Amino acid sequence: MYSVRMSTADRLVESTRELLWERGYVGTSPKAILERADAGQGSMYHHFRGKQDLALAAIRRTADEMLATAERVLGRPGTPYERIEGYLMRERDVLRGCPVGRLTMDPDVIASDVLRAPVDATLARLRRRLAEIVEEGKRQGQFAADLDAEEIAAAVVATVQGGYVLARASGSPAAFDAGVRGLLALLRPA
Amino acid sequence: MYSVRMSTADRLVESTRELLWERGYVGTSPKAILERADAGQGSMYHHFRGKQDLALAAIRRTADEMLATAERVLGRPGTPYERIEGYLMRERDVLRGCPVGRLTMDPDVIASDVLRAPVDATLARLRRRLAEIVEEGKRQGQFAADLDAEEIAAAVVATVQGGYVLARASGSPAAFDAGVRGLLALLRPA
DNA sequence: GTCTATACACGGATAGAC
DNA sequence: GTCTATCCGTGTATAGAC
Repeated sequence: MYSVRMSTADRLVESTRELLWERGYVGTSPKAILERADAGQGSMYHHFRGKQDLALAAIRRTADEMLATAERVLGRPGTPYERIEGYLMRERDVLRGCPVGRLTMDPDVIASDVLRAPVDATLARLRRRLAEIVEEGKRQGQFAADLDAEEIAAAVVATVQGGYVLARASGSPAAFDAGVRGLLALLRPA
Repeated sequence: MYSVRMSTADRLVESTRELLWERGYVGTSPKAILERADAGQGSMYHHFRGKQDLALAAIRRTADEMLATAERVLGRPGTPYERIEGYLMRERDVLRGCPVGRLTMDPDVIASDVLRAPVDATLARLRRRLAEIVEEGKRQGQFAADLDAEEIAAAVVATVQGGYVLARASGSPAAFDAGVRGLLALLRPA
């Protein structure tokens, strides 16, 4: 299922990451994780204290990866508008949704400060990074000086997260693309 | 728990609506529904064919209510911008999220055409209604003529749905408000 | 480190009495 | 229409052998 060279602990984390993405925390059982990782009960409780502990490791890895992916686009050369456009239009597996954002709809994640923390930190950093770029655009005169950078950044991230909702509701990525194009049309410098 | 005059079937639907909102479909068990409705197993399987059938009734009722609530704001007098602003700024229980949108993150809802249908229809109608209003704004010259009304409508709905994600991640409604204000700043007529 | 065995409550549904 | 009894599989975890 995974590379032969991958340790049991890594296979456990990887299958947990996949299942959290597909089914969320409440929808994911240790049993399903073990089957996918091709591991036994004993391995899981040896390497991790239980479902929550394993989920935490999985969420952290996913969160790190998401920020790295965003930075690869946002850190490219180009005008601020172009970099935000690049972020919004980058290829995504839209119907799968955001592996981090989807966790906010999970009651057990939201109820646990420990599980919620990496989710919060990730979205906060993403917003901060986008706000920096908006600030840069304001200084360069590409964006109107009276825009609030943090607010624009929040709108950008919200459009992406909400775009997933619309796409999954309709079973098609088209709605995601529509929302993104709508926001970009409003943001586009004259 | 509910009005004494409410029938058992109605109490079942109401408690299912609450639980779907709080915990989603996979996170909601018949047992929890029955406890909250103060009903027995027999009542539930007498009035409904099972969990999915009951959930469908609950989702339909929630969907209808959501469209009615939106229309109460969108149908008010005022300029198109003011009506959209009214929709975005209306009072919401932000941290609870959208009772319809949250279902798109539920694997069993998305996997079932029957359960997904009312979710899809509701968000599609909301978008359509907003697009009408944007069209009106374009005709009146309040919005730029080159904006695509459907795209702007998608961006508006996505900002709301994504705003819930940001708010729930951070445990505070502030992020929702920020996203909404950001979008309104971009949309505001000169 | 990994396995098997065991535990016990819960999930979702059916059967039949009242 | 509602209640209780019963069913079987699953969810999450522990115990102890190897």
